[in-house]
Amino acid sequence: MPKVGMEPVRRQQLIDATIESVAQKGLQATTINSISKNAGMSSGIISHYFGGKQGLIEATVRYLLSNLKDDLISKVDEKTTPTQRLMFIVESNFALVQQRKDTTRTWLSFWAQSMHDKELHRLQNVNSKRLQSNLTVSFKQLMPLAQANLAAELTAAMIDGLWLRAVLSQSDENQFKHSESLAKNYVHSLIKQYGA
Amino acid sequence: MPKVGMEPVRRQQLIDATIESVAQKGLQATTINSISKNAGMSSGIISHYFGGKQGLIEATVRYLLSNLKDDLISKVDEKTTPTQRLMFIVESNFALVQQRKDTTRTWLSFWAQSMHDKELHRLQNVNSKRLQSNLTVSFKQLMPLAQANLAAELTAAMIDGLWLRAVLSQSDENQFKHSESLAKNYVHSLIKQYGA
DNA sequence: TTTTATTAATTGATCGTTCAATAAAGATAA
DNA sequence: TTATCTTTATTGAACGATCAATTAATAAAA
Repeated sequence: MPKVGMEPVRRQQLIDATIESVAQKGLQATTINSISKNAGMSSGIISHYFGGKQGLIEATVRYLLSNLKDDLISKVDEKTTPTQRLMFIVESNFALVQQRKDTTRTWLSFWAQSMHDKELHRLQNVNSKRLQSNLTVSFKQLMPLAQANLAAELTAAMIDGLWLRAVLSQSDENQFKHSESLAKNYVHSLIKQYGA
Repeated sequence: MPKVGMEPVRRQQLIDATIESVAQKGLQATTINSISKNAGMSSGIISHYFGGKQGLIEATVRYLLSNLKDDLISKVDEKTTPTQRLMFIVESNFALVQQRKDTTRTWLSFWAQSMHDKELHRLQNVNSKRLQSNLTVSFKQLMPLAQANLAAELTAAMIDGLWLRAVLSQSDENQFKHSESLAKNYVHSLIKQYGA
């Protein structure tokens, strides 16, 4: 069986299996066995590649975060207007839903856990700050600084709130699309309200 | 030790101890032992009064929900204006924080778990629907029906989003007060925007 | 004494981790 | 080419810890 250079392949397979298991059964019921079974491998391999369950959990969160980051980068170029960029930010935060339905539940599980896990809380903070910072950069090109900061704070809350309510009510894809559109309308109304 | 009529006392003590344990260590690490230790009792008493751990968890959520419900009822009377009532709704959803600091973390833990637990999901749905329904009733007195429904949906999302971000960033009481004030301002702006 | 309230010890299941064993692939040398 | 050695990849059983739940025993009130 053993081919050379399996490490990156196996690591990704185990991360995918972790997302799957947490989405299906929750973080609480996700065990080394449930993950390795989803991945079609033995339980021992998790410690071999990630040092333990905790290492795999954290690697999974980092993978989700970098996915979110790359998604926005791929959408923006030098010709993007500030308003367009704001719409892309909204889209990115709702996008992971469409490509992988099970990802959304996984996010919320990790967030809840982040209150009691130092490294997860650090990662969550990076993500939260980045959303607000991304929003502020674009709003600043459309309105004075004080208003831009406020608009970014409110937009971040609106995105997270709409997203949270959609996840918790176990919505289908149409509901997520509806929430995304509400968030975009809200950004437009903020620009109209404060825009110079 | 055994006095008669201890049941309601013990039940409440165990619910309080559950909130404390979940806030401190998370739902994942909360065990029959950690709860009974917090309550200063033995572990067997949980099965005696709640049938098991699951029963205690669900009773705790029901307690938090009814607390939230009663808080709003106590604030409103027949002389309350629609706008005042909207402010009270916002206050209620941020109020639990002040009286008991550890309650907020507990909420989020239960919400995350509700995705994988039928009864918890049912309870979460009741709460979510009630917030939106409470908001709609008051908005309807201030604007046309279609706008009132939209305003209620947006306000619910804004409240939850501001609350979630405050909880996750492990904010102090001042930050919660700041979020509460942002939510109130948002309600006022919706009334100004759509108000007849 | 009988009933109610509670404890403390125990049970069996399950958890994450560790580790010796193994299988296959490449490397080396004959 | 063939045989041997080394490395990499992987397994699954065993271990100790910990969990929720149960049970028998105990203490106090009625």
